[in-house]
Amino acid sequence: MKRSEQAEWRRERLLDAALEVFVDKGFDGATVKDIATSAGVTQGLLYHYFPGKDGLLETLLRERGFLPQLREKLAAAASRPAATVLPEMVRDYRRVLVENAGLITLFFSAGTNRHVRNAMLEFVAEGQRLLTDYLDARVAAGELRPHDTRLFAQTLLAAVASNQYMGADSDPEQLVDLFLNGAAKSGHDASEREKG
Amino acid sequence: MKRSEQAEWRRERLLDAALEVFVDKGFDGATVKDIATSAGVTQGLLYHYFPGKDGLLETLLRERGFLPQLREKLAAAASRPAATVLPEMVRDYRRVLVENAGLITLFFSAGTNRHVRNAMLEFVAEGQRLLTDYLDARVAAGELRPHDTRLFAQTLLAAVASNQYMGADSDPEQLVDLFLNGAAKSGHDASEREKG
Amino acid sequence: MKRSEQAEWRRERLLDAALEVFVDKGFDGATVKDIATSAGVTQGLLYHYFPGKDGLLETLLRERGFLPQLREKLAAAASRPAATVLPEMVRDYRRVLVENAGLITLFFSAGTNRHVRNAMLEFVAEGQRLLTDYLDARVAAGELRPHDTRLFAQTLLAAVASNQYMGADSDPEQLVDLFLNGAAKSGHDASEREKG
Amino acid sequence: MKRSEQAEWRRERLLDAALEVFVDKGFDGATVKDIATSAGVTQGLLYHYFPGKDGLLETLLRERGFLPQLREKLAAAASRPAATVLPEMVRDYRRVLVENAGLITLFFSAGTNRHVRNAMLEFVAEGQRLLTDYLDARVAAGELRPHDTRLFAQTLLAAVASNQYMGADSDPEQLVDLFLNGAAKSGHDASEREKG
DNA sequence: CATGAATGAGACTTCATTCAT
DNA sequence: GATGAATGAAGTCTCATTCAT
Repeated sequence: MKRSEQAEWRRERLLDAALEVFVDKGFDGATVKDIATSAGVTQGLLYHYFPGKDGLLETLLRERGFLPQLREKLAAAASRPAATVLPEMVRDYRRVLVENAGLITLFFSAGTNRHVRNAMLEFVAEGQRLLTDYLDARVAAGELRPHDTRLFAQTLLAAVASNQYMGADSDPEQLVDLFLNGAAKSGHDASEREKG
Repeated sequence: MKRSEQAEWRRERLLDAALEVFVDKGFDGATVKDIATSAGVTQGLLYHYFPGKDGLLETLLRERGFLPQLREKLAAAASRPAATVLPEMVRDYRRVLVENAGLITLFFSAGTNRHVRNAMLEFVAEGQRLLTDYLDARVAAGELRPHDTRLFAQTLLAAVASNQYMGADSDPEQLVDLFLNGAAKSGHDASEREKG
Repeated sequence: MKRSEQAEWRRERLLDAALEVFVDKGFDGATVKDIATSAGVTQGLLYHYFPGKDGLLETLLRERGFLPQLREKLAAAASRPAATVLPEMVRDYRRVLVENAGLITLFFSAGTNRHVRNAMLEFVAEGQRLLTDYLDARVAAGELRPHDTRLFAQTLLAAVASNQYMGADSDPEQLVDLFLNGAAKSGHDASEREKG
Repeated sequence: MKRSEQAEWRRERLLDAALEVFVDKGFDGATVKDIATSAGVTQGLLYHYFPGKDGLLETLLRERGFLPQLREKLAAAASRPAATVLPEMVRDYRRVLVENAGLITLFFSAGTNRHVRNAMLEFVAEGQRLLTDYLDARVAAGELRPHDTRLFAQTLLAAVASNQYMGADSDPEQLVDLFLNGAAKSGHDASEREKG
């Protein structure tokens, strides 16, 4: 019993170590030895748990994927106003990003890998889909004006990701304000703006 | 004369091939042999022109960098209105992205490499700086309301890049409209905006 | 009782599996895991029954050897005529070959192994010795003309083995006829032979 | 020039070494390191000349194959009598066997390998075909009585190979005599033989 | 008896780089 | 300039065997 517990523990340690090393050196730059050593096991044992380096990556994506987490976080109430919900969403999205910073980085470092690329696109698409649905609901509810909600969603999420990736720690409220109200000096009429 | 011309030509071919192969297989995945073969020369000759694989990458970044190109494109007249200038900027930025798609992709594949990372950050920062400066000027000119221009710039550029990366081909006008006027059905002059 | 029976059964299953896998993949190509899995047990258990991979091979040779079988089959009555006895012998030899096809094949796949090589040579030598003795007796009895009986024996057995290995299913009678009467159209009694 | 000569020489040395080591330890038992070391080169260089261990084996079979040699040797004049031609053939066949003893042994040691197996079967089939054709011609010429020439051919060649493999150094004349005239006490009638 | 986790040595292969020609 | 032979260090993966439970 204790034996199998240790086995499970080691498996998890191996996944931890793999993520860490992959992030640190990139997928190609990481060596199996690095990972095994970092997990405190012998190289051979790694192959007892995983089919190999590629398999390790796939397992990482499968078992440590954050799509469920993302889905849960973004499952917002469609009936609540955007001005309230959107900042929450941004915070949640960013939190998922932060909590899985390693995986995100891995996405870029292993961009050549088919599995990784697919997982990455799937993640992005899911985020966009959820957000677009919400925006459509808010347009229908009359809170938002009709607009390209897909573009809005993609842009907002890209903004969050970019912020996060660049290390900028901007305020969600401000970001959402920009998206909802724009930068133009409103209140006055359009003609004035054009004059600049 | 002809000799040195051929030499120059080969050097360029080698850089072309390197970029192509790096993009295709990622930096680590690419082999020197791949590059040399792809350029139609032997491995050994590559070392006459470049110090090695890493050197090839650095040279690529140095000689094929697109910062000057970006600077030129984005050097907009600060006195012209944002509604006119911004779509142009978006188009220009996107064009630089498209024209250097290979390098951009390379950025991600070689994200572990210090040189590459620096070049990438420099590129992004430059874009943001130029755009922020312009926005500040427009705020000063009274066209735009006071706001976090840095956030605006970063967000807009991230949106363009993300669009480009995702293969979405959205309309610059619409994008800029979103940024300037927001998605909210503002109470006062909502009707006016709706018309636009 | 039941316990030891199951143990015995497993041991035999292990030997079966070992032979099967050795034949299929060659001695070196076979893995202990292959064998254990094929026998439906775990790797570790295999080492309870056998000292290891080599030991498994030796045991196979020792316990599954077919020398006794061969001896019994070929123990022909020296007083009966060659024309009758030889086809029987050929049939018996071939039968032993067929019944132990796995081991025979193993001989070749593990030809580098000293134990295997010895067992193989012993087998061949035994066949030759028995047959040679019989032939000598028939020469002494006046049925056969004086000749190199060792050569005859070796050749006949090689023929049978070769036939078997090549998948040719030739008639023992014909084979023996060739060995006894030759292919030449002998001057004197050619007509008689033609009839046979 | 001298450089490329050395290259060619090394390639041949590598093939020599490969054959030697394969024969000595069997295909699976041989290591690339063994071969390279035995050829006096580094492991890496081996991969400059050959695609790998398997490729080395295939090349060995292709470039060191003895089918042409066999064909030439056995291309006997169909019009000459069997009593003269057959011993020559036996000698030639044996000579090919001796000259390629390494390859023959390799055939058995690598019996699991598809290429090897095919080459082996092709070799045997070729020998049989050539000999069978000759025998048919002699039957047509009236020298030999009608008989299963394929069986004769297969048996004779198997005998030679077996002799060679067992290290027996029998006299070709005697062997052929056995095949042509049989072991039975000829001259007398068949009935006597039956009595034994 | 039985399991399967764990080890460690070694196998095959790749590749950036150097260098004699 | 140009070639490609040559090297040596690593890297991924396999496997027979041991051992705690």
